Amino acid sequence: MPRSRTRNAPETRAAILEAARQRFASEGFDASLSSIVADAGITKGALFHHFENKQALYLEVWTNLQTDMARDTQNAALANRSPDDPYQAILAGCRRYLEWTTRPDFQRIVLIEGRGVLGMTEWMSNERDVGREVVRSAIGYLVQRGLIADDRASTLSVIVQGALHGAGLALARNIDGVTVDSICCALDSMLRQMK
Amino acid sequence: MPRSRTRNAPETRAAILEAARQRFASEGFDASLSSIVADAGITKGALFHHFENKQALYLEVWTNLQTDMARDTQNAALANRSPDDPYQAILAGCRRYLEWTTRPDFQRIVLIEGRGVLGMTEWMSNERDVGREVVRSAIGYLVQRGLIADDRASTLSVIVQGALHGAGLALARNIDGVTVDSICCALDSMLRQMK
DNA sequence: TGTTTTTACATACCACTGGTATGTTAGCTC
DNA sequence: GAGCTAACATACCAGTGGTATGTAAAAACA
Repeated sequence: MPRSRTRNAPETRAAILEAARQRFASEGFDASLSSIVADAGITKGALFHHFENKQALYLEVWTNLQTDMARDTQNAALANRSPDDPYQAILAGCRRYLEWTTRPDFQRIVLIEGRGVLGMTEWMSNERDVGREVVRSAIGYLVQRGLIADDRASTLSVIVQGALHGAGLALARNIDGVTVDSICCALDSMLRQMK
Repeated sequence: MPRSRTRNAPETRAAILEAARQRFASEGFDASLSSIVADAGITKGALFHHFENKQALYLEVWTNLQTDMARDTQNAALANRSPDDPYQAILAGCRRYLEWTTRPDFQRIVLIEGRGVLGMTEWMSNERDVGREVVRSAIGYLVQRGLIADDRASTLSVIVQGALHGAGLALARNIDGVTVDSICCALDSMLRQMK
């Protein structure tokens, strides 16, 4: 009985986003809008009033997860700054990121499906890749300290981001011999060697 | 006029796969089966006779691309073996892989969408990740030479694969400062430092 | 305060999709 | 040449994302 809900746009929006996140996490993008609006206790009219289409809804769920992860990761890094070891903060951020990769919703929506759902054009044109920005700023921090050459920052960023991504997926898959510690250990020596 | 085509199962199958690869490459998984069967000059009856469902068709297209890439990459590595530098073969393979990432069909089907389309369960349970096997065997080659510790091989493999993946995507996106040479240069020092 | 406009939904409906059930015919077997 | 099966074609269906329209409440305005 959707009409029993008092009219409250932000609340409705939040309910839709929450229901969508759960459905997308468990069933992927194939989750039907009917099931989402049912979970949220509203109708398709409300959904299409707040979101242009299914992809726009997915985009917002995806963006929220990315943003939350980025903020949390950056906080972890900032909280672990050490005056005599600039790498320590970054490694703390990496570890925190790996914790995020254990979340089922983050796994499926961000690591697995997001890229494909978002579509080529949007994904390639827009700079929505929050994860890359975080890594890039971390590398920038090392450049600032004179530990990495400025003109190599971009290349090293995409490599580090890719490595973290792959490591997260491997953790999700429980691949033999791959643990949070073994990854952090490898990243440690990898980062310290970069110039 | 589909009936004009002489009955030939393997040929029909190949025609479907080819049409599917092109459609999936340009429109993604959303490409309709109607358009695919039209391109292939047959009907949906034939398609569902040869493939269980749309995902199975996509899986085969995806697998073929992965297999072709793996074979080509490994050949490039084997052709560049050097008795006094074991890294040279691997780096040649990396460079060849990066060439594959410039192919639009490989980009979209393997790098962007494949993971999401294939679905969590199939992707996590099955060892269909051909790319990882290739990287793993390359790392195994270094282990054999005593250049990398055996118990670190798995972790380093997923990191290297992730790095290559991220690098390929960055190339596809034309990110400033990222070139094939800059990546190979970074991978060179990265691999040589691994122990 | 009364009127108008806009916001925030609900309802009814549609084109199209993947998938299925059911033909139909060519080729092989014996 | 009868029977069987592989290799398709055809007709159809439930469900989907999306749209057009209706409607009531709140906000803006007079």
